[in-house]
Amino acid sequence: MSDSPCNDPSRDRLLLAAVEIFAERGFRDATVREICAKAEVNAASVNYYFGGKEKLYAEALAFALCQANQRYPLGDALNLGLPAEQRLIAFIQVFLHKLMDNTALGHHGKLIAREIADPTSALDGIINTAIAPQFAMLKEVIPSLVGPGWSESDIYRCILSIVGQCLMYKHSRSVVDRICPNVIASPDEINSTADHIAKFSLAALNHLRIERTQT
Amino acid sequence: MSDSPCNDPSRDRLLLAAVEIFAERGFRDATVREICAKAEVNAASVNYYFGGKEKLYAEALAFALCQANQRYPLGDALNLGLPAEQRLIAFIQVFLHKLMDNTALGHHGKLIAREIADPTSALDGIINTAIAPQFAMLKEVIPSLVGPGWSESDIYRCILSIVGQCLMYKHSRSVVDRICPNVIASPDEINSTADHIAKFSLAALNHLRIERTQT
Amino acid sequence: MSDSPCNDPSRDRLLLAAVEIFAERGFRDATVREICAKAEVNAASVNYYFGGKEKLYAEALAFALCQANQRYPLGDALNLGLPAEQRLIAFIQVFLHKLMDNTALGHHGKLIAREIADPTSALDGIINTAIAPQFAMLKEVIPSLVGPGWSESDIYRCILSIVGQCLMYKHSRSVVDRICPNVIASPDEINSTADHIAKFSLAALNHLRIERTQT
Amino acid sequence: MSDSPCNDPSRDRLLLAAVEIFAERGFRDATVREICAKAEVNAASVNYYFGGKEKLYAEALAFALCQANQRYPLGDALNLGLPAEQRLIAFIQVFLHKLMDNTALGHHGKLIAREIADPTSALDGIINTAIAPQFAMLKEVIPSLVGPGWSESDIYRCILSIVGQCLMYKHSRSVVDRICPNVIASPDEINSTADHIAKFSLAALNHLRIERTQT
DNA sequence: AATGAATGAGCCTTCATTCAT
DNA sequence: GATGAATGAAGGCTCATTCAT
Repeated sequence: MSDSPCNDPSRDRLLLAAVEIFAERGFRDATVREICAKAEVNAASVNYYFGGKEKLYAEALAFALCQANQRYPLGDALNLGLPAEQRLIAFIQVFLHKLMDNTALGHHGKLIAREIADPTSALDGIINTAIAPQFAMLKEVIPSLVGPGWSESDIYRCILSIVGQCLMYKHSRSVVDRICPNVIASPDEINSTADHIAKFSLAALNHLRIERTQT
Repeated sequence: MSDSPCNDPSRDRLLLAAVEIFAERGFRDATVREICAKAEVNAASVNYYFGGKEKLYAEALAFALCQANQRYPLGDALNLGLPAEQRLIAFIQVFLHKLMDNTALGHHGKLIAREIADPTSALDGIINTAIAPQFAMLKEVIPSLVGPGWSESDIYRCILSIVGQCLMYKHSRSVVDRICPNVIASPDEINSTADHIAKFSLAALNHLRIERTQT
Repeated sequence: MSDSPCNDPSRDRLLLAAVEIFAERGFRDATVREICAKAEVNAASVNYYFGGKEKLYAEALAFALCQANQRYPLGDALNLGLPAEQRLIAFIQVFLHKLMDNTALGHHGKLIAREIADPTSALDGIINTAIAPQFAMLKEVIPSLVGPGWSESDIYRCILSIVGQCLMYKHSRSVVDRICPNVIASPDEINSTADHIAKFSLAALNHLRIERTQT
Repeated sequence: MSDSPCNDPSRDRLLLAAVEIFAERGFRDATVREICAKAEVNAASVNYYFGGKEKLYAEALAFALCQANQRYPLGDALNLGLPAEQRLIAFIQVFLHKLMDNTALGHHGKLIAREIADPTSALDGIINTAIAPQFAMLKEVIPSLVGPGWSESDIYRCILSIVGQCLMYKHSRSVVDRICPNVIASPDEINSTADHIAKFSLAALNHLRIERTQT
């Protein structure tokens, strides 16, 4: 629950190592010994500091989430003063860059992706803390872009269409890298891809709005 | 690599059991003993028939893919005689239903999703056999919808936008079920979702085409 | 539950080693590894054959009990044709010799004594199988020695007085050996002690009968 | 070896906690941390004050013994002015009540019973301090009840017969509670049982004396 | 050809103990 | 003097794999 490092050097090194190893290998394949070795602490430390492998995993997940959100704040996407279109563009930019982060912090994304693909009991916490707020924001933004007359399910499908386009580059990165390695590898490509997703999505939303209005 | 069952009853039962258990638990969490128990064969059979757990996994993956493609042929999507729009709609319908299959064959999708999210050396085979052809088909269809003047990367991004929307409901199913459980659960909802993705994507492609033409 | 050895050599060696080590060190202090080493089998064998340390303990206990009862059958003590006095003498003889057995089978007594002093869930089984029958036999014999007019509790107290005298030499052996080492060490002394207990007990029972009759 | 509390509050709380926990769980199953937690002191205190778990155990044992003897002084049993019969009755009463004590002080008995059943190097100290004196007293009392002409071993066997009857209710309490729960549970039953043991033993001793005299 | 028995490497965890403060 | 942090040894158990049959 202590989201900030620097309290206890050993505990923090352990947390950082755990994020990395869990991201790399998954919960089961990661061994407590390897994490401790990377953190340069005793093999019993995981139990000492966290009370077990599972507890460490939960804390590592929460920690990763917190770090990622601090590093990539939603910023303009949350700014009620801005037009919906601009807010959506801002969200896509930030979200995609967060997903594509390859620095040490980038392990966070992998860790969360794993948890989504193969949920444990820790998932509910993550959803409440980190995912639901983003959906709420989009639920606020989308209706003014797609116009009135849509059911809640329709709105959700639009949100999922947008988020799904972004997650494609994270969850299916392995496929993307093999089929078309030149769309997401460099920072420039990430920007271009974000632009694409934004344009693609806004076009679709606009079209849906106009179509519905005309009917 | 023998994709068809019926060679050896024990071997085939093992393969079927492996698909199911690997899909349910993942590679590491699945135990050889559990697979053998489900297949009602000796615990040493995995090594005897396949030479180890990892080899069994690779074969199970290939087998699952083959089965899935037989059960959900691309059909109209491959029909060169049809208009591109109709072919895209057909692809989205089939693809989404394949992803959402909950029958015994549905394990296949989960298994493949796991492999994509957490690739092993078996991934390359899968991509060549099952994924690349679908991308090739879309690469054939998309240009006539989005019009001329786009780079290859742009086309790929469009493809990824479409595929990503579909995969969202598979790879992030855990999140979807928690945030908006009423968009994908029933067969009717799957159809509605497929319609949404098709409409959303066609709208976007159209818009992009028009925009580019006008410029 | 297989009370007879010779089914499976490894399993039986394990059982014998377990009886010995558990008797020597107690459940907690005994280590699976040590038992396996003594049995000259792999360290994983305990789990393979018995499913865990606790299960092995339960089986070892049952096995020890069975062995002990086979080696020291109650014999004349159960012979309804003999006079009560003779049956009681026979019981005390057999019971004390069983308790004092120092051969390999002697570990059994120590194991059971441990279980009585520090019961686990296995105790109930032991009581039903091995202890209750002996109490039942004594409950059959005592009344004809102590005469009529006693409550059930009185009879039980007589039984406990007799059994307690015998168990003293087992459960408190450590004290006996230090205070008066020359009453129980040799086979002759065991016989003399059995004679003493029999004489002491019969004297008491007789006295109680006469006293009650005269009142 | 400091038998009296009140030297150091922490040390004493530790000793009291140790008696309780060791009595409950046995030496091996008791953990230093649990004892320290109950005593509300630091986990390192055991080593600081006593130099290790084993040393603490030895001190706790000695302490328990001292407390038990203070709580249950032999009283009349030691009174040389009283007739032997009365002294024996007094001993049995006090001894049985000490054994059956269920208050906080009752932990002492359990602890000592454990030590007798499963001796450590601390046993010799206990015997010299607490057990030998009681045997000495009985060795003083018995001969005048059983008359002359008996060997030392015979006298010891009589002592062991008496003490064994009492210890039965402590060492084999688990069995007694299951076979005949209504002979020792309530205070009244304890008195009745003490009366029984006294009557039983005196009857036996008397009988032996008369028999020997007549021969 | 196919299996049941057996193995050994490795994992998570517990716990008494130590050491710097 | 007394403690909180940290450790290393050891324990029970799981599991993929091997081997003799």
